[in-house]
Amino acid sequence: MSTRQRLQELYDLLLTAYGPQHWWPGESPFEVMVGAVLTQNTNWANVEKAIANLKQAGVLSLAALSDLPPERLAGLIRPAGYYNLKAGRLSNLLGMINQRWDGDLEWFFAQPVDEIRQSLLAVKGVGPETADSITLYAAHKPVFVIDAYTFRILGRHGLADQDMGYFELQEVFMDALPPDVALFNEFHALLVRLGKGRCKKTNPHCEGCPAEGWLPRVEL
DNA sequence: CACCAGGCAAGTA
DNA sequence: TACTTGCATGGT
Repeated sequence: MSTRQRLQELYDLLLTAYGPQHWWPGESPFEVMVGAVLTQNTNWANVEKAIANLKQAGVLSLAALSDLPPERLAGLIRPAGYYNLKAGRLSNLLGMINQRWDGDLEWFFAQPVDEIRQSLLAVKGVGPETADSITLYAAHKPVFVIDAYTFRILGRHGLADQDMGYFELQEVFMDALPPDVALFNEFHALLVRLGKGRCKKTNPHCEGCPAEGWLPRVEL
């Protein structure tokens, strides 16, 4: 069976089992972009608290956030953890958009997909996953987002090697699937949903799952 | 109590 | 190049 067919089956199984995940939660592209930085190695529930703080303070806009003193920003995003680090990373990101795109997020997101990704990747504190998350979920361009769950799940299902890097695994998806924003959106969200799950006896897709605490295995 | 969560960059050998 | 470590809060 081809990789394309196996990925398609995995996607269909996950969609049937879990249903649409409605990613990314966020009321605007800007909010999604900020959330992408705040959620680095951090539970989403904590990110929501930080975003609520920013909304409460009335600073959840590119201009307002750019003008915020670093200590103030750090204080507001404190619940998201690594707050000093992330305040700097947000500042770097907003600085790039202000300098290169005159603070015009719509203009930036209207650029070709590779321009967006490369501009984001050049920002210190924005790595491959954050850059691609912003490109897909905020700019709505077709790039497949890879994360730790994706490595583990595809490795477990024999679709990825141990020594595969981010961009190699990304190629597996993008060579096999049509560049469809809605598909990439849903697929990544479903992989995260699967990855969050732990083996329960009641999980109908959990076959060959040796014990509690193991990642569920979807049989293809 | 330990462990994890939608990473990334800098330091070390 | 290939590991290791710092960053930090809040839920289970």
